[in-house]
Amino acid sequence: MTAAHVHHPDLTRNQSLVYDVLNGSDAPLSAYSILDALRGEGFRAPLQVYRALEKLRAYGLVHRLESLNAFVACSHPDCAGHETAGFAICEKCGKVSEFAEERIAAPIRDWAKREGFVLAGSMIELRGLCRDCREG
Amino acid sequence: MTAAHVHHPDLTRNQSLVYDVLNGSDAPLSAYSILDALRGEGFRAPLQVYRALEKLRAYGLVHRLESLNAFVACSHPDCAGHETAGFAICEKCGKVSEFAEERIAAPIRDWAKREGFVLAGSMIELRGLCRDCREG
DNA sequence: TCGGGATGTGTTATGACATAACATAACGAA
DNA sequence: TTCGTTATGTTATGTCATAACACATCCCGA
Ligand SMILES: [Zn+2]
Ligand SMILES: [Zn+2]
Ligand SMILES: [Zn+2]
Ligand SMILES: [Zn+2]
Repeated sequence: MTAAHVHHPDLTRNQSLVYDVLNGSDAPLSAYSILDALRGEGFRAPLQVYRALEKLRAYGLVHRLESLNAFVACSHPDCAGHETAGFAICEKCGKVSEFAEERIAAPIRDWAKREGFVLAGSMIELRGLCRDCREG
Repeated sequence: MTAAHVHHPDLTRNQSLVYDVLNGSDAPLSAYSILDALRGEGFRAPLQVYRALEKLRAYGLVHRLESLNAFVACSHPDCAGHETAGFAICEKCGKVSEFAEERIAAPIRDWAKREGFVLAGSMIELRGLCRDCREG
């Protein structure tokens, strides 16, 4: 970890290490993969990873992909804003594209309003082939 | 199991038992909960449940809720049609409402088309409070 | 400066979810 | 009948996540 690259005002050492691993990966990582990547830094137990992930998610720096049981760094400059992010997961190469489209979020909010459902959060995950892979 | 109540042309005994348990529940069930519910019918191992669930999902009779690691019976008469179903999960009472809104599905297809992403499936899960619970 | 709560950390053990691998049985078409 | 396909049973293992407890650190107010 280079001290010059600070990701968030209040990241602890463990949080920063976990974030760096995720940010340096071009595919989602499971908590145990992160653990293995950080054994050299002294990590020994899953909870060290899960606790850091919990904070990073609260800060909006990391997202969990429910359909993969895996985690990704947010691809937006300041993620805390976008409530209704979505993810397109390529089933061939494993890469994930994060999007935050008002055209998708708005009709979901509308549906919730019509149904009287108090929306607290949403999960949108698409499966398929990314542009690079569909041709190959 | 009453032989009079047939759910699908080709359901085997195990598949039918699993479906009945899910269909009779008003909240999602984990595979292990289903297993426990069917021990009286001779079920002894998780694979008996998972294999039935796999087929039922392929038939469109059952959905998996990724954010809960749980399963629900499809609430639509003939589910096989709706590609982009969504689920609203109440965090208080646990009930799930399934919806299939073209107004939500269409902008997702549009996004995929613009991005060159070949859409194979989508998962939409909303968290919050259902109408009944938000007042209580 | 001395608490004392809040937060972060380390460690062990356990719980919850899902599948691999192999053997056997049932079924239907050639 | 014979053979491929599908379903099933069983044991063991793999993967993901948290409970419970102890200790350290930090900050702030008495
Ligand atoms: Zn984000
Ligand atoms: Zn790809
Ligand atoms: Zn359905
Ligand atoms: Zn409710």
